[in-house]
Amino acid sequence: MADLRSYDDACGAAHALELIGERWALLVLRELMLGPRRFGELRADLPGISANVLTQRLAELEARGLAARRQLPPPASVQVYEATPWGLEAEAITQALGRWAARSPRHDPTAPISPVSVLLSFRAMLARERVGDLDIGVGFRFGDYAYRGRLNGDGFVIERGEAAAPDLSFAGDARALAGAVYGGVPIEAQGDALTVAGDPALVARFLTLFPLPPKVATRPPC
Amino acid sequence: MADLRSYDDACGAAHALELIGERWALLVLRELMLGPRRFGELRADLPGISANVLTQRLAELEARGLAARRQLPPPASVQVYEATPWGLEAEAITQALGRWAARSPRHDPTAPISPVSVLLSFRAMLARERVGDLDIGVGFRFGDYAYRGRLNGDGFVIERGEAAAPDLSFAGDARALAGAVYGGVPIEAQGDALTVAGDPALVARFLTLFPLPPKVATRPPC
DNA sequence: CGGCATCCGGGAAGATACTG
DNA sequence: CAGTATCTTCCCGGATGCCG
Repeated sequence: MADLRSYDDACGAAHALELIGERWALLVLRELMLGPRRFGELRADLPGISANVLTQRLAELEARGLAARRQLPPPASVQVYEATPWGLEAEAITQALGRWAARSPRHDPTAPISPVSVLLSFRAMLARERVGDLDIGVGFRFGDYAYRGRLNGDGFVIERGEAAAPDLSFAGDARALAGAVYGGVPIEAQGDALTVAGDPALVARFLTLFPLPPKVATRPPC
Repeated sequence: MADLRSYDDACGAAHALELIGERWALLVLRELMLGPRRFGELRADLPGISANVLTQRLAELEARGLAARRQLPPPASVQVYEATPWGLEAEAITQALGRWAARSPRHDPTAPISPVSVLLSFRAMLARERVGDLDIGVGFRFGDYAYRGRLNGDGFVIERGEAAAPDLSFAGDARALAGAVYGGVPIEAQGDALTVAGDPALVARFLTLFPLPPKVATRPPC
């Protein structure tokens, strides 16, 4: 195992692709970026991956030192997968990919999206110059998943867990949140897919902090 | 064509992988980052790619708006492939990949490396804080390829062509240059694989501008 | 030779069913 | 729930051949 189908190229990018270039590999790692996950959770948040491919990718990530399998202590006693510190550093890669792809004319922002993806996208797209001296706690709830974030001029730190007394909080499904932040869909139009708590002016401000870059010209006139 | 095997995921990283996630795709694009190239040149600098795969990748890059095929004007009249402006923006991705992979314990820096890879690696690994108020012109020659670079606190701009009156110039093969910069191999030890012209103190300074990050711990004690 | 189509073998990915 | 087994499909990679 850990075949490492080689490019025989000393270029760092080539080696990175040997490590995480297989189909699904980077998306699996992405799902581990905000804390340990179970096999079934990963499968549910990676629509279209099959169980055997997920098994294989997890084994490869583990063999390469990017993820680890861990047994939660009793009484939970379930097995979870978590990213190693080096695996977490790959967030710089998903950010570069995401920022670049945001300019694609063929990007479909209405497709399904996982909670982790939305939250990571906030970190990737945050326009620090728009934050000013804002410094707020934000809570997120997607079904059984709760996350809390601290947003200020240093960035947007997000971790698993309930927010204590957030200035702002979102609950609902990840797709609706993405629609509100990136698609300009008014929150009132989302019905019960997305509910928000907090000062309305702060909500409106929050929604402006993650601007998308302009799309590339679709095609030069032939 | 342009199948775009979909991940059905609105995450930008997933869409990026749909565009450039196929095997070899990003490495082909990398080879176009410093100017147009011919089919045979690409094939020579991507050891291990087969002609039909290269043909297919180029067609996909073109269909997706990342590269274009162009006929050079007479008397050359040869066909070249060049990256589009959006394709060039993918350099941020190769940089993120390269910087991340540089920490890999399994990275083999002695493998073959293309001229473009080495030069791009300088842009990726340049430690700006070490540049100070240095502002120099650097010439590179690898066989038939000549590049000139301008290195200062703003970065390292590199383009195709002969350097007019460089403060520093390197000639030889890309692998030897990588060994000198990243492997600490003394230039005198490289024989005729690498020749350098310029103030020796400046050469020594240049070689310190591209530090590699520390490797990750190989394996936690079990 | 440069560029591209075609054929084929091997292997990875995808779908489904099955097991502890 | 967490995988494993099996089967099919598709992509990758090598070889050959055509055509400018």
